[in-house]
Amino acid sequence: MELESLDQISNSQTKVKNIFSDYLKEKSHRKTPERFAILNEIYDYNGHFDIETLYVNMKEKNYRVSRATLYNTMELLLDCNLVRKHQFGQNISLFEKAHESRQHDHIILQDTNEVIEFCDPRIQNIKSTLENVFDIEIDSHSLYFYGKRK
Amino acid sequence: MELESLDQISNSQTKVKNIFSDYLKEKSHRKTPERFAILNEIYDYNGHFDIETLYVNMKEKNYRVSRATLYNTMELLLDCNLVRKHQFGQNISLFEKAHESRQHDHIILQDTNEVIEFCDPRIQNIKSTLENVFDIEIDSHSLYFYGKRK
DNA sequence: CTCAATGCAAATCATTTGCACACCC
DNA sequence: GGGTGTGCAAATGATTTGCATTGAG
Repeated sequence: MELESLDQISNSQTKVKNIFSDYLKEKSHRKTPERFAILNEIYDYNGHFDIETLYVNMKEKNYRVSRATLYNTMELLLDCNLVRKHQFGQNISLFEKAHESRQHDHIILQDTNEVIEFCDPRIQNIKSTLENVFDIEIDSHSLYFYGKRK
Repeated sequence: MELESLDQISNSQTKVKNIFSDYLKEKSHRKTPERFAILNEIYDYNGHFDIETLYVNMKEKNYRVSRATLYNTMELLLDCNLVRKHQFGQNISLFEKAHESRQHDHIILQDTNEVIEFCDPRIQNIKSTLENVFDIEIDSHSLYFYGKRK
């Protein structure tokens, strides 16, 4: 905790914690220990995860939260953009931490279920065009390509 | 059935029916009346629909098919590209007929739930780039923009 | 005739909900 | 203290599954 080498990590975790804290205050939601424990667990985890994985991981660390609380808290974290949610197929909701990670989209290789992340600036161009053509304001998108290795 | 003015419609329906018929033969699946009744109902319908709507619509026309059969048949129609499936949120699967309709993507206006369809060739460009960069073959994509009227 | 397809009802499974209790503000 | 947040268990609702029956090939 007090080591120099951990500074970056702790700083990042602290920053994220503050964002959540500010968000909760602004929305007049309570700052419960469960909510921050969940945030920590998510930011310690790399890659995509589902609710069940999060539930099991926390239980193994002897921090018990109910699934109901997990679902509730994910809503809050999505709302303040600390987490992104992906719909990989019918009943597969996966999440990932979102703070300061580059905006990216996904390619799903269906034979292996491998997921590739990519960034393409042309998507922003399409977005701008649509906003002008239809006179609307776009605040998010979801883009998936499905394919396979050659 | 025999009227000149219906030629276009009947031709289109016939063509679609043949595609499905050929597909079923190739895959050694049986040509049941239920399957063609479902295909007809879908191609008579304009816009997006869910399984329940399809079920109710057919029941009202006194053609009873079980939900199980609807789900099974949708799989076949998806497989032979006569139908497209959209995942508008967690538990909202919507379908639409696909034959000879232009490939398009969707903008969802979240205040009104209005859906705008659009085509943008740049998506094909992105697709090509990804295929080259990652040495993969992409066979489909799903793209949604979420926003609101200004 | 035979086996795939159908209908029905029960099973599944992620997510939501109702309610009693706990604890943040 | 009061009311939001939590945990638990039951409810929900779309989809799937098991099984007896039907009918396409």
